[in-house]
Amino acid sequence: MTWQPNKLEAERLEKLQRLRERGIDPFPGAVRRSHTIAQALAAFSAQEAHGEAAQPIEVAVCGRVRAMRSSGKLSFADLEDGTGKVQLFIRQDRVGEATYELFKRDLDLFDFLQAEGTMMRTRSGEISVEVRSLRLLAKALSPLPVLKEQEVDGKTVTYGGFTDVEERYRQRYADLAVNADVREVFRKRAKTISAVRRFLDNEGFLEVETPILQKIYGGAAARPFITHHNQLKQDLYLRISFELYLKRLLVGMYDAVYEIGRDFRNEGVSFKHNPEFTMLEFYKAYIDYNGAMDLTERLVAYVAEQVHGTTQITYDGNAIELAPPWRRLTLREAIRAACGIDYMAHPTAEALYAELCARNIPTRPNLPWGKYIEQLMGDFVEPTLIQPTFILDYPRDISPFAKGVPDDPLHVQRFEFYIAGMEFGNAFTELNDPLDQEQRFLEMARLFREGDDDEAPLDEDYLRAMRYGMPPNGGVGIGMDRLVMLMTDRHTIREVLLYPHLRERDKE
RNA sequence: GGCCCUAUAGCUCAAUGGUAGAGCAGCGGACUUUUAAUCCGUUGGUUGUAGGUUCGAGUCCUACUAGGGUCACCA
Repeated sequence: MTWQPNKLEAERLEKLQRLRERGIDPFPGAVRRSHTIAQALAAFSAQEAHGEAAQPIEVAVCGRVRAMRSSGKLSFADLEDGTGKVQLFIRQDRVGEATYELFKRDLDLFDFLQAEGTMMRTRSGEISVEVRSLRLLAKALSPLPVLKEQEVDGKTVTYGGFTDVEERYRQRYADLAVNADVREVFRKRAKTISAVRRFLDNEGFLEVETPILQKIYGGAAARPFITHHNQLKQDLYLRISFELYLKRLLVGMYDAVYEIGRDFRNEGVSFKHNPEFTMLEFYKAYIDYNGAMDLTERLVAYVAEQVHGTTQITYDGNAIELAPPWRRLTLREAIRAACGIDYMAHPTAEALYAELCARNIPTRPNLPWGKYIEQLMGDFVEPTLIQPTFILDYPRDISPFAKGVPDDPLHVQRFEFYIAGMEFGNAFTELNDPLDQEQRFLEMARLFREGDDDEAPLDEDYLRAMRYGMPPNGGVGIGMDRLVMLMTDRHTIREVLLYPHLRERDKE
């Protein structure tokens, strides 16, 4: 797959050749940069604001050429770096004929330049660099899509652009180079994750790293990716969760731990699923799921404050208030309110299946009781939960790591929380009774066999850890990608992943 | 995996079954305060791939590939 230059690229290659013939290195090493573009603009504005005598501000700025406008012996260019954009004001009688000719003939849109000169304001008021010398820093051999902008009534209107979703994902570097709003999404992603860290650090949590390659996968129900260690002749799994490794650390006398990292699930891809995704899990000793709810709502509100400066955000046109306290209601109440079914009136899988059939709700036979309840949740309740809501007390048979609700054999102390009609996280008062945990594992194994599903491997070492004594604790898992979606008002996970998973394209 | 939609110039998009076009970008030219600069001229296409129907296919049909949507799957 060698590069076949198209016509536009061939023209740029010719320019490259001409530059070399004139002794100009199109990819020089040394660069002089005295100001970022933002600094240069700020320095000039500050001087104007103080009304100081015109002491010229000398700058050397670097960046990519985003636009070129030429009128005879005077030209303008927009130069952009990672901090902003500034206009270059290029007069032939200032830069000299040779440089001016170079600019007009052999420099292209998207080339990287170094421009030295003095800050000034043009007649039409645009802060600019009056260029004294101009130097090519890197030639762009392939043209990027041209994007033009115009200020209309204070709003920036964009013309042209780069919108093909597939190409944007496959060539994210071009997407980022062209679309400033996409760059902003990933800045907010970084802010979101660092805010999560800061919050948990301040709450006394210890950040840890646990294995991605696991001998036994667990902590969730999902098919894993399998890999192999050659030297050890051992199959290994990419983790589907870090739950069991983190809770072992509570046995080891850390009171509060968290991990932010990648999980891998060998399942379908959708607007909210990618085969690898970023998860946050945190566990704290001596709290139950009520304490976990307090932490969760404060965490999300803190993140919004840090990213947006407010807990009031807009997602998909909905105004959402993230400040605590969030609404809390039980799963049973939520379902009863949404579709009129009280699942406790149908306390077995068979009875609940019959009820769904009687109401013409499409479903499947032979699922565990809790699965039908989960289906009702997904069908009737989830889409309605726009404002942040904790849904509490889940069926025991689909929650093997959660402690039971006292005097209630069918429910466990588990919550999920929903915002904007989407699930964001899952949490429990963690089960710390090793004998009960073993029974749950065996129950799950039986249900998997009945459901003709892959059997979840039994983690004996986890049970051993628990037998040494695990403090009572609450734990929460939050999908970080979805949190970033919420913070950036993006409606597919692919918009918040730099390199989302795509099918391989035909070999060229 | 099922169903629906999409694929045309570097980019964004047009084109009743009847000669594939525009804007931007590019190339040549004019222009010393432009900012979607403007003006004149101009290059650029195996219409995703492979078949089929037809006198004639970008357009209709089939398959494939990729993407999007949706359903299924996914604690």
